[in-house]
Amino acid sequence: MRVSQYFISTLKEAPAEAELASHALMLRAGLIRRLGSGLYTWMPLGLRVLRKVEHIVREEMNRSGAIELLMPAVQPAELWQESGRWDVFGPQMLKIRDRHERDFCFGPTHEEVITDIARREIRSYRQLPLNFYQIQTKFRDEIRPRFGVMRAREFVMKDAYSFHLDHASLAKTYRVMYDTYCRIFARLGLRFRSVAADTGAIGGTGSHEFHVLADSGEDAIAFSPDSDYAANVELAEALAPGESRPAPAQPLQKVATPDRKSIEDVSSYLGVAPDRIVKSLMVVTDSGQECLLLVRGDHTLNEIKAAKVLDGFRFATEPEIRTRFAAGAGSIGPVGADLPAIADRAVTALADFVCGANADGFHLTGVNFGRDLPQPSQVADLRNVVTGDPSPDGKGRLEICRGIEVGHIFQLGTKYADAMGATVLDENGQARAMEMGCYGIGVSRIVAAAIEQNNDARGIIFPEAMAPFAVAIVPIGLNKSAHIAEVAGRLHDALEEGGIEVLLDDRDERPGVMFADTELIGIPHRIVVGERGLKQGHVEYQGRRDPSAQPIPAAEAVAFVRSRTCAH
RNA sequence: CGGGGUGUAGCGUAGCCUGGUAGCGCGCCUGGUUUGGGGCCAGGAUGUCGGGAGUUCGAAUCUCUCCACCCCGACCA
Repeated sequence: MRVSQYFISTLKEAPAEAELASHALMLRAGLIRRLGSGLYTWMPLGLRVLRKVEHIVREEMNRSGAIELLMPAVQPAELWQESGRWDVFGPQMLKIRDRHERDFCFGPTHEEVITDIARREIRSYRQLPLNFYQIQTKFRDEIRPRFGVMRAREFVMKDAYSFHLDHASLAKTYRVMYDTYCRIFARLGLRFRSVAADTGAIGGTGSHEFHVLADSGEDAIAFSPDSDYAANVELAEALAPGESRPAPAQPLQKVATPDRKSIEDVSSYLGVAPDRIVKSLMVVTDSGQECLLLVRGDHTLNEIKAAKVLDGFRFATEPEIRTRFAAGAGSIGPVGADLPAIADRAVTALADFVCGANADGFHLTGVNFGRDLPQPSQVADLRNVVTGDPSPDGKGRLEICRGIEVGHIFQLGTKYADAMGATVLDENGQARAMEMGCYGIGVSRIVAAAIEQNNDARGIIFPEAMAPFAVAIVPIGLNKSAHIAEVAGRLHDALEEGGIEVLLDDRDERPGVMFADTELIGIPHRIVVGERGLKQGHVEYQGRRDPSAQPIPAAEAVAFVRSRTCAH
């Protein structure tokens, strides 16, 4: 491909809307352009990258035995009403109406459609197991789209759905999908980690997420360097402390802490470490019960865990807190409180701790369970794990890193098959609901995640497997020298004939412009053709991560590039 | 949806407080020059100052209102 025959539009400065490195670089490199909130055009160069990702996903899915199909993006409301999700899915689903006033949605996911296919088409257990997949545009009306295609409303997803007679078969396919995902992300050249996950709204039993590791990732992942334990922090269990509670050593005292409400303020004012302070959070459960949650000052509440313990909750409002305690949120505590308290495991190991005194501007010190207040009515795992916590599998201590979720696999069980009557006849001629699994990959998000993980001051550094072009040829003084034009042209043709994707920058721009563009776009290999090297019969090669260029004989350039690109 | 912020040429921005000719850099067009890291010279085009209403002799600037977008929280591939 010659630049003069193609279309690239790079930007020297990033649009102000871009916050994340990958977002800014995708805009600057001309991979995407924004149409509206969470809506992006994939420009020619970006589309090449997207197709590369799709290609690898498709190859590996096919290799795993999954079968590709394509379902409609627009789905009738009836199916969603049947599964019970028309109302449950909520405003995230874009609902639309046709000319006959019939309700539809733009599919945010396809469990309903595929289950409908399955119940119509699959009759015998002898047809199972089956795993169908598609690569398709989805729409989710995110509350807050951000970071370009990282969290867009319209995005490209690979979604697969497997059907089984029994759970053992599901578990087997689940394992195959797990391995397939590992292969996909490895082939894409990404540093990633699989983690045990919360099953969330989709429901079901087993679930793993696949995260591309990046400091800017929206998810926190807890892992043990001494084992293969890894889990989303949402899920990672905080074990009960091993040591038993020391005996009380201090008297209970009420001390003035004027205007000190946050843990930090109280800690520095009293000279007491945050891990000796108990944070009291008043909540109201979905059933209307008021309740106090106790968490150590250096810990944070895990709302997902709390929601499970309480069967749904919200934080109490300031007026509700005042009604209960005659004190504000920063000054409340469990001593003398007449509502049930649920303590985090770590709190129960504390003696002589500090907490709010239920009077504005006052805290209690030297507080002890059993002496100053009753033992907590309930003890539970309420907090997020922190670095240094013991690993739940008993091997080593946890570390925490950040990741971008690019894949998620679930064992759904018979949830949808039950709701929608998707059954097959088993060997006894009995109708049985099919077990289902579902397996998603955020194809467009992978492009952003890869860039987030691979960039430098000059721009994108695409992994070989998803680069829009493998090689850039930069001729210097193209219109001044017929020799250079000829060598560059020959090299371009030879590479192209050899099946190597090459971009020849024939714009006759100044060298700096061409260097800057090829680096911004992230093309992994570059060959410079200039008089300087040609005098010795050389061209120059530089990998995108190489600190400098190296001369290679012009005659060997094709073989050299081939050895560099095919190795990957 | 709640909280915060921004809207001026394709991109980045100054001007707004204190009302009076809309400015700069990059990009774009023309000509010249230059050719190993976004060069230089000369000339040029591009603005409903987010929309509407109001105050005023006069509004990018002040007021009201609507819209869009961005950032922080609950959602997720």
